[in-house]
Amino acid sequence: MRTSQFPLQTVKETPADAEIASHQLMIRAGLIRKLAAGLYTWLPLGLKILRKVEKITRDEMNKTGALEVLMPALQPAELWQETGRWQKYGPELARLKDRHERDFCLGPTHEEIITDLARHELKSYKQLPITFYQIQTKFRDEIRPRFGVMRCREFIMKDAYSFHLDEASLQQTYDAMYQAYSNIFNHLGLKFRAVIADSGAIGGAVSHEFHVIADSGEDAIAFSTESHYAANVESAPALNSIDILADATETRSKVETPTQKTIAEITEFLNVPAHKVLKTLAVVRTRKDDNGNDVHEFFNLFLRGDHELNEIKARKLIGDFRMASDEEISAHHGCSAGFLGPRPAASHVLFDNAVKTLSDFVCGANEAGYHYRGCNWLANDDLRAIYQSALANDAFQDLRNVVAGDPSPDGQGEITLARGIEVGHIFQLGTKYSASMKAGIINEDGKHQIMIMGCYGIGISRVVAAAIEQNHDSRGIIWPAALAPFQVALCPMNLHKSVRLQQATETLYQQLLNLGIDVLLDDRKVRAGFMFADMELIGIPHCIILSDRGLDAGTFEYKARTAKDNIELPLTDVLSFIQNTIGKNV
RNA sequence: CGGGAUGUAGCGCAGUUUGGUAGCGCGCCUGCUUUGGGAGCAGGAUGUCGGGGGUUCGAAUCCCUCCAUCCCGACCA
Repeated sequence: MRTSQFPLQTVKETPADAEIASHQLMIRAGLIRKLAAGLYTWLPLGLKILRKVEKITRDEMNKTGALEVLMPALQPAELWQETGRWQKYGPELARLKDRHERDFCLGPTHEEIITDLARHELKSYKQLPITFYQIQTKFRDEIRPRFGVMRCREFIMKDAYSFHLDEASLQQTYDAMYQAYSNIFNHLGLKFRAVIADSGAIGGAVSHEFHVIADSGEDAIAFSTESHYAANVESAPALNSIDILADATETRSKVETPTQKTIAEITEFLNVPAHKVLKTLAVVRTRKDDNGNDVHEFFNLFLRGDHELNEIKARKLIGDFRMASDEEISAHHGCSAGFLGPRPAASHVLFDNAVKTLSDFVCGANEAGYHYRGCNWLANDDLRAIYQSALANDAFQDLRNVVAGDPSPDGQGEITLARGIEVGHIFQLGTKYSASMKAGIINEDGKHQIMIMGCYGIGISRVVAAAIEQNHDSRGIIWPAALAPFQVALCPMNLHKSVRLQQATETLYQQLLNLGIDVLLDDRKVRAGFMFADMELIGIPHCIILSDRGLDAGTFEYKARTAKDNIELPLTDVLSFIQNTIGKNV
């Protein structure tokens, strides 16, 4: 392709409404243009990349034996009413009426449609298991579309749905999809993690999210340095590396802390590390009594000063709660929030497991302006009572977010934290949709049986943005080989001035094409710097520079997108060099 | 939906406080010079100042109203 026939719609200035790197670069490199909030047109260059993601995805899906279908984006309300999601989905579901005033929606996902298809087309257990997939446009009327195609209202998704007779078959397909997804992201050349989406505390639903690792990711992920273990920070169980209670080396003393209320202030004022401070959080649970009146119950949650409360974990233990207000704390505890500490005979208390092994610690004195330091659970009668009561009442629980350095929950390695962008999700649905829509088959015993389902999604357009988020620098995008819109940029210097250079360029261009290499010849009459800047912005992995000077010397120049400097090589080696270089990177 | 902000040329912005002929940079077009990291000079084109209503001799500027966009939060994943 020539730039004279494939215009690069690059812009130098960063659009004002683009906040993150991928959004800015997709606009600047001329991949997309905004039509309205959360709606984007894919320009030729961007579409080329999108199609590559689609192709790799499609190839891997086909390899699993999944069958491609194409379902309507416009869907009748009746099916959504059958599963109850017409009511449940909320305003994110883009609803509309046709000319006959019948209700429709623009599909944000296709469980209802595929289940409807399956109940009509699948009759016998002999047809199972079977997996259908499609690559298609989805609609979600996001409250706040942002970050370009990362979170927009119309986007391309690959969604697959599998149907089974039993759990074992579902698990088999689920595992195959897990592998296919891993293959896809490996082929795309992206660093990713399969993250356990639900720890299974509720039981039942098994689910993994696939995250592309990027600092700007919306989700915090905890993963093991040694194994494949990865989980959302919120759902990762926190294990503690210290498992024995160290002997006391200090004796308890009451110290004045007139204005020091936060952990940061205490650690600085008393010169103790945060992991030697006991943090007390006062929360309120509100319940209705028999007469329907609100009853407020106060709980104290104790964590190590350097740990954060995980509200999801705490809610699983005590139900819904909120942080107590300053007034409530003063009224109920007799001192303000910054000076709370453990007290004897208190009920409604929970301790994080890490607190069990705290020694020589600092805690609030339950008295304004005072803390204790040198506390040890077994060295003082009151603390020992609290401790033993907590042990007896099972009050030591996992209440905190995991932190880097914690032992990995699977026993292998340590926890490392990273941020990720969710680009895929695989899920064992069970009979949620097939039951409500009565999608069944006749089994081997001649009996009617509801099918078991799985569903598997990849945000195709989001993958493009995520790839850029993960791979860019100050000059532009750095495409992994598999995603690059062109493999090689051919940049002749002052092409219009030299017939000899024109001939050499044309020859090389044809030779590269003949080798099946997707090459972009920059035949624009622009200055060198302009050309280089464009090629770097759009992120072409390999750049060949031809010049009269080089022809005289019998050389060409090569620059990898990732390299800092050009290298000069004999012109006679150009084809073999490119073949070898590209071969290595594919 | 709550809080905050913005809307002026294709893009990025000034001008609005204090009403008085519509501006700058980039981009675009023409010509000359230049030509290895987003060139220089000269010339040129481009605007319902988001829409509607009002105040005024006169509105980008003041008032009312609607719309759109963005940020933070809540929501969703």
